[in-house]
Amino acid sequence: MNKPDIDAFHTAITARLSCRKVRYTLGRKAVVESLSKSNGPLSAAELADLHTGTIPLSSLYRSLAILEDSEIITRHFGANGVTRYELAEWLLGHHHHLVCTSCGTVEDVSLPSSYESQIHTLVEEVGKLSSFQAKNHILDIEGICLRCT
Amino acid sequence: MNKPDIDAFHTAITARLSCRKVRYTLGRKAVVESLSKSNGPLSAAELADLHTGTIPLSSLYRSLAILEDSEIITRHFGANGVTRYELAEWLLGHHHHLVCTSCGTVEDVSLPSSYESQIHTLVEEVGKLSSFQAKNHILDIEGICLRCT
DNA sequence: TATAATAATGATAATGATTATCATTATTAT
DNA sequence: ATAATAATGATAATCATTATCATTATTATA
Repeated sequence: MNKPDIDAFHTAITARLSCRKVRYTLGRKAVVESLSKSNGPLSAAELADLHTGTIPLSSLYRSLAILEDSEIITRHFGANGVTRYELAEWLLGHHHHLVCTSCGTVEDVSLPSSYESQIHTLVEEVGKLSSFQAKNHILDIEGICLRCT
Repeated sequence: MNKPDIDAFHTAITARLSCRKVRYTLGRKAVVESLSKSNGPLSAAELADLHTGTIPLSSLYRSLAILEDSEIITRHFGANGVTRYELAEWLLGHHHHLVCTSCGTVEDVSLPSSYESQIHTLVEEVGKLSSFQAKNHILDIEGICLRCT
């Protein structure tokens, strides 16, 4: 995954939130920064750890709910049953996840666009075959990450 | 998805469980039957509904835990945050899920093997590129099901 | 600049899904 | 038969998440 431009994120997010009378407070900025620095989605517990003493849990959860409402972040319900949060695709780009079944960490991967278009057409076809209006796909790859090998 | 042979399941499951000194009781059989009749994974709540009065929640959850331990069923953490249970791949075969974002139901789909092998090689390649030992992949397709159109 | 209106905070309580406990009952093995 | 083992079901405990609400901060208006 290519490194994101946090300032650009802040600008875009500020714009989006101000339309909705939602304030981009320090706590919310802190959440966004943690998510943009991370190379994978983070759980509420992990975010809380990153901000111990500064963001109480209740505020953290509320910030997450509001940022999700405003479509700044999305929730990802991981292969291991942990709910994790990540920046929305319009900020981070479409990507998939490498889920380590040993340590439980989740890392983002962008597929080469040839692969991505393969998946896309495949998903379309499956939708047709099953008379299902496919809108989106979620591909998680489970395995063992480098550190756990 | 092709219809499964419940009797064959029972035989295979009986064998597997007896090795482990785990009994294949009526309650557990009932869970397996519901799962094999369903054309998609079911949540604990849905299973409880299917057996109201006959299986108390505590027993249901324990049965699910034990069947998972014995690798008869697996949990699927769906795109909508609901935990659902399904027969393990060695019984049901490898498949994917159509998740309706409108009504929340989840339906199984087996991909044509050409598609499946495309995904397989693609996943292998991505693993190599990211120095990640890919073991399994989970492809969920989100969209609108036939009944919700 | 005051002041009213609106939104955010943080402590705490409530919820809901799941897990643990434990006495009772059923099943298997000696 | 009887001892050993496992399953049941009612109940309580846990854990993540959500709701409540009084307080505080921010924005908008006079």
